[in-house]
Amino acid sequence: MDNASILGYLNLYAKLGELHDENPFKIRAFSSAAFNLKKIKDPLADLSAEQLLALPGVGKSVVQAIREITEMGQFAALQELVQRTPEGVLSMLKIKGLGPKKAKTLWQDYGVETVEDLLDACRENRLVEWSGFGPKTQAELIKAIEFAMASTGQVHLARAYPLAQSWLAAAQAQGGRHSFTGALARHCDTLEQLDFISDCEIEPVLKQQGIEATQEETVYQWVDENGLRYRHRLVAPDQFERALFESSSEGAHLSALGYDSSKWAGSDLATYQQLGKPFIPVWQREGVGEFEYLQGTPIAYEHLRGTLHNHTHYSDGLNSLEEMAKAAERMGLEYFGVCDHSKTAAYAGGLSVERLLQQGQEVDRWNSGQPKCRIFKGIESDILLDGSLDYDSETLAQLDFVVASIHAVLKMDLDRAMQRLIRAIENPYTTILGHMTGRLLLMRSGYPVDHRKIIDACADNGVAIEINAHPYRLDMDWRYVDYAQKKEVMLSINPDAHEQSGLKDMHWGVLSAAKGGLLKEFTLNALSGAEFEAYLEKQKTKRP
DNA sequence: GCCGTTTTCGGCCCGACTGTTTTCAGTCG
Repeated sequence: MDNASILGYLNLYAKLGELHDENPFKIRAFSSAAFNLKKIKDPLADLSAEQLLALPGVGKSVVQAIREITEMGQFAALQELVQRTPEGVLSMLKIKGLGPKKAKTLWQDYGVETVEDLLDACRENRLVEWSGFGPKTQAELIKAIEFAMASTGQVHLARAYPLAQSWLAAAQAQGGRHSFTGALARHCDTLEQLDFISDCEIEPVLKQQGIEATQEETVYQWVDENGLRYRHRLVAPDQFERALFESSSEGAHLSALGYDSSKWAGSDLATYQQLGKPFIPVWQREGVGEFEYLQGTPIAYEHLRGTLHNHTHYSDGLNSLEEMAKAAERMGLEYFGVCDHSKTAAYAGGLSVERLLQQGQEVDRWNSGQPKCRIFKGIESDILLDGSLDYDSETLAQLDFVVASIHAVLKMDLDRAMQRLIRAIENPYTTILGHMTGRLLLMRSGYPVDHRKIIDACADNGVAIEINAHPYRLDMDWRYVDYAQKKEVMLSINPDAHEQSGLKDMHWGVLSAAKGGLLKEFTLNALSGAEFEAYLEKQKTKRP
């Protein structure tokens, strides 16, 4: 079992403990143990009891709990609390803005036992009558619950993709033609189901994999052990290419192309030619203006020469600066941008000015060794409430570049969010605007922004925009990539890596960016090390 | 429950924001 799952159990225990009036110090002990263990990169499951005990915040009860979790997939004390909690109350705890205290009040004082009950109470304006709740909370809860309900049954592309690939490989192993189709083929960032198409029987593969599928005419459907829905359609061999083309494209794309089944020209390339339109790769076939995308060299993973926006154990990363830089070096990258959290981000171990300077010295030592992968000094500076950055100019001036991001107080209306962001963009030290909306796909919608106005401001101020490549973020959204590059704004595919393996998230960023039509010419981290250095030099001329 | 002495019990405790209160509790990054 991976560390994140183990910590999930410890945190759940703390939450349920609060719900059931356990000793508050015991609760804090478990949640602070979980907090401290986030920093541990070795698999907890492999550590001995002695090694675990030596870790900060870990005593014998926590060791016992970790032992039980890794050996049995649960621990008795938690199970006991879970059994005493209605299932709907457990779901309520996952709603943003609802913690154990409020959940307890709702459940025990007002008899709310399911998320549906809670939504009804909010919609019927009953929540405002209850002590401790008011109109704002009621409105926020409605939004949060509706968002959660719209997200249920969906899955992030990064989670689905490897599973889809392994199913596809199993099908391909028996011969015939098989492909992804639907939203999966279009690399959509979240999926409701995984679609496949084949030109031959797949019954033997289903048997061999022990999959029990329902069959309706030529369509097989099943749900795997992770809850992912598969839909696999069979077509005649002479229909395969056309069926693949039609099922993988959004209707809006086919309309914009002027396509109907009678226009099929034997291959997708020939069809575009016959209809007098430029060829559009399958992942862009959304019908959102892709025929007008700027032309050039479509971005590919191989084009990336560096990685910006990465964390180390100076703040909340799991690896040292050296380990991260070496990992980037092994990936064949020419440069590595270190961007730990800034001082306001106390929860993430944000860097004091002293720590930042200390990190700078470590960077200088690394760079003086003529490394294959050079480190650029950066910071992920919090954008404070008023839109200012987190350090004074003197400190910022010592850095090569600055990624400016909002991390706290995400509850803002459009005006407030825009003012805050634009002030940060206008700061002469801002190099890249980080995760523009603060969204977490399927988990949190983020604050509202007017994308085009933000892009315009970035164009006016020579600020690049991040495409945060973490599969939960993919923020800025791919739908605004083409507008940005038409405004000559550079886009940076940033992994926001918190450990070595996180650097590979750039793959997801590339898929998302390519979906939006990003060109190599407008990709900041496709610049060579020398070009990037020159870019930063030019940036520095806007500083006072 | 954990930790570290004040050295085996007694204290532990993010901080800012928000929404609800009428002086503060709950939540979150």
